[in-house]
Amino acid sequence: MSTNPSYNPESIEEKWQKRWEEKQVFHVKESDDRPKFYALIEFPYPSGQGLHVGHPRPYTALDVVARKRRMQGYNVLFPMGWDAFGLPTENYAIKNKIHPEKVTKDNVARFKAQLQSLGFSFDWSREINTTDPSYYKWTQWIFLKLFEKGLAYKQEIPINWCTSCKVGLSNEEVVQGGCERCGGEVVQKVKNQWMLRITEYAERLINDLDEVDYIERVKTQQKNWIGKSEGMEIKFTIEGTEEALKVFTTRPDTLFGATYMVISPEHPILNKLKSQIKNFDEVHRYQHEAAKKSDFERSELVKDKTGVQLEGIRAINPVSKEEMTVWISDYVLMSYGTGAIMAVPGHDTRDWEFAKKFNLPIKEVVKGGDVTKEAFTDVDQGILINSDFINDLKPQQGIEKINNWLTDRGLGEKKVNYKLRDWVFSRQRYWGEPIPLVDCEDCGWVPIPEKELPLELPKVENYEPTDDGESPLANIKDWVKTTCPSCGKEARRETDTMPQWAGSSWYYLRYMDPNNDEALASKERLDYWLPVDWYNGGMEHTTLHLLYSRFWHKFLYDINVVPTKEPYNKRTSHGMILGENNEKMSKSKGNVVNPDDIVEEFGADTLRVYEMFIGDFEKSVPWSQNGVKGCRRFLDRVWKVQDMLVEGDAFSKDLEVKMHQTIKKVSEDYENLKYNTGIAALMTLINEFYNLGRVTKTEFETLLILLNPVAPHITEELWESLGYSEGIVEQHWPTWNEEKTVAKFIEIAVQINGKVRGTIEVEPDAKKETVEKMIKESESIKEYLDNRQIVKEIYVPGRIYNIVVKG
RNA sequence: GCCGCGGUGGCGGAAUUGGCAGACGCAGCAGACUCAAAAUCUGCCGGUGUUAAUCACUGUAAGGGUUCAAGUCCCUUCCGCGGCACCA
Repeated sequence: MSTNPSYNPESIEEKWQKRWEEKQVFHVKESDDRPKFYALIEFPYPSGQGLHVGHPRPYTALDVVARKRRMQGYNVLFPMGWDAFGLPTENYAIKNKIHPEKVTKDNVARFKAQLQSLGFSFDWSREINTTDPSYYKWTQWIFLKLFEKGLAYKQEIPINWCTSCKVGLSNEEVVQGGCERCGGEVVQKVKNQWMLRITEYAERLINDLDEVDYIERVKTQQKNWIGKSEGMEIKFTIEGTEEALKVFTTRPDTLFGATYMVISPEHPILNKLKSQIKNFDEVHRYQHEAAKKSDFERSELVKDKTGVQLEGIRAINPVSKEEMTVWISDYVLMSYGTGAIMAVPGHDTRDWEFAKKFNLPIKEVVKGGDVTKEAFTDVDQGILINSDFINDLKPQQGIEKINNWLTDRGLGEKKVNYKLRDWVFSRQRYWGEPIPLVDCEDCGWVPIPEKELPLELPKVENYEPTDDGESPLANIKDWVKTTCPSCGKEARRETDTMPQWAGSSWYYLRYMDPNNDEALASKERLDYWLPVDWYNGGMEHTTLHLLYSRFWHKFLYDINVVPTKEPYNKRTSHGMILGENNEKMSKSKGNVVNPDDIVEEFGADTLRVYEMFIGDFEKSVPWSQNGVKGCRRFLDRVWKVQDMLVEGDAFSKDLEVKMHQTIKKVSEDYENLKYNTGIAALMTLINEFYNLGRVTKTEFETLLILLNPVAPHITEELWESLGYSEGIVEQHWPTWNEEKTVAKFIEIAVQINGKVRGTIEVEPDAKKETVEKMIKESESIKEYLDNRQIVKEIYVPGRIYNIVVKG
């Protein structure tokens, strides 16, 4: 009969959350001689919907690590904040006529209450908010530094324009030709935009991946996104003019096969050659048509190539000296390479299609396919032909030879190209950081003085976007009108704001020193805490936030603000939690699970255990209400171990091996994203406890500490009921003894010709002869050996004994 | 098309990296307790061989291979997911 009250999470969870906060157990102490550990999860965007069940998955995972590290003697920083600028808030504010500031405040309060009910060990004294002027002061400061170093510049460019949000988007924010956020139509619109020169960092962003511990798929995705390719820039002269066309190619070895050229409709050379192009009207019409299409529409028309020949224009192939016609076509993009290509229809599918359509010559220069039927693109498998001085070479040798040939004559040079483009940094929106620059007729763009930072968002009634694509701030005349900090003349403020990615590009630095007025963080703190030891976040941020923040960090490193080249030492990523119907959780599908409901019915500890046990941390997995029940059952069983306690302050003989095995398994699994099997090991241990029916205090305490990172409340409560006044969070993580993880006797399988025919019990380090003797004396195995000839015997100690027989 | 990841019971998933496939949990079935239900506890739970224990065979998307031994390594094919995509 139980003498203890039954497990009631509702009361104990609140009790412990209060006590932790009162005693500030998770508040970080600076200047500490313990080793530091900085665990970071992506701070959420406080949307109106509140937390859903996907949020706690990564939070719990790193909370587990943070709690374990504290018990292992580390000084742990595990902070939380709000990435609160952004369109949904602004849209909601417009729709409901509530100021975005108020919307943000309410949403943050809701999010915070929800997070606190889950018992995460965040240091709430370091909470930050990107919309707080004392925070965005430093976002603006970093921007000014970028401007100062020439990494921010304004440019007339065709940008991706979301017709629904009425806002310019970066390439990263365009998904399948639509707006990443609203799915609305995206068109090309020429606008004067602030740009950040992330391309200047392309090489380092690739190379320094070698120095960090990111999961491999994050690295490859970043590399692909940056898209480095090495090749040759080759000059083609245009007959009868001083002009030349430069092209970028990764296959200079096929230069002899280049039979015509294609340039992008936006190519600037078109204007220079205007007088020589006989059909300029037709060319101009094509340019106009192309301009109307978005990038997406252009690529939709993959199958049917269009184009116009530039009549009267001839280019010269620099090696074969043959004349080549020149065309414009929208399959050549101005934004990659030089905006012009040499067409090698024999060995490039797109060029082949174009050549077929317009009846252009197709020349085979690599043997191996049939260029009359299709382009032979697997060039590295072939041999060069019809190529004069590089004939009979392998393509890779051909590249080297022709590169030297071109370089010697000044006709080409080695060149590296990236797919990565500069970051479009302007947004025509209200709810973002104002760009702290002033436009002066005489002085151009002038930064506002540092001491005037933060440049605060003006408080206004109307922050609706304008139809002409101007920022809502442009309507606030007395804010826009200012004086030039440089010459004192009347000038205009920049009215665009920064994208949401600005504030999140450096937030991990602010946590180190959130109230510093003098700097984004003090040098001492930056030196102590950098780099972030473990950063977990969504895969969807790999080419956006993660790349942007690495870029900013490298810039800050270059100007001696931060001491490390990279911000994050380790990056992991969690899978999504899907609805019970295996679909992505969404309001419209009605399959959203609210963590509040789970906490209310089962308790926060159950939710935490479930989210860690649910499956492979890195994969998406459907929610299962029954699975939650099972985890609550587990905690009920943990609770009732109280009734089985017996005297003894050590591991009992029966459990010693199991205890050491479990400590090892759990300790390692928590480190390796294998939370599910770690918890499974604890469940197995509980099952052992029940099988034995008696548990020593030490055994129980060990279980509680191992379980504490996942289920902090119940373990605190049970710890206290054991009679301790000091919290379980103050305890040391248990260690295991490797020798004691090995059982005295183990079972090994005996195979005959690879089939298991029995098992025998032996000591783990039993000699082969001993085992062999036991097997040959065993009645059940004997029959398989009678009258047969033993060909071979393989013994794997501790595992298996395989006998190969004939006959 | 290219790059990356994956395919194991009714379900989520394990498998010390080549060594007894299916740990742990869910669901299901049977039993105990109960007037009854819930909760709890105990047992069973990949398939086939008509039932059970035993046993035998078979089984990790499909086909082939390497090996004493393959979910794991190699080749071919199919399917699913994620990213990129007229990138020269």
